[in-house]
Amino acid sequence: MRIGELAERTGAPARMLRYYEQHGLIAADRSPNGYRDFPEATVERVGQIRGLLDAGVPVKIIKQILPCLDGPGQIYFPVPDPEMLAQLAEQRDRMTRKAECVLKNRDAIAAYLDRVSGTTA
DNA sequence: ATTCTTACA
DNA sequence: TGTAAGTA
Repeated sequence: MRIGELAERTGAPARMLRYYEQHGLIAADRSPNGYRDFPEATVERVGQIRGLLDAGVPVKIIKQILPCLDGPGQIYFPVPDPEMLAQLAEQRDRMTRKAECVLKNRDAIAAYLDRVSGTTA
């Protein structure tokens, strides 16, 4: 499929999809006209990439664990590289801190909503 | 009409 | 990310 359709189906702007391709996160064939031709599987792949990106994982890291991404949310290394494990551990800690922050704000918003609904409804 | 590349702020 | 130019 072309970039426009992929953009619609993934919610990621065409510009970002080109960006992902530049960084080797996704691959595309080229039509005779020069247009990118993405495999069907790219839709799910972009979904995984966005999940990682939203979680705060830098493209640099995603690039390394991408070939190990399979089913939704599964990562595994047949041959663990000590350097990479250190990076992943650091990444895990950042994600933990971020998750705590997100939960805190979620609770704040939830509490506000409860108050308002009690006032309005 | 859609996409492509490049580049600056 | 918004934007613009000049193509195919």
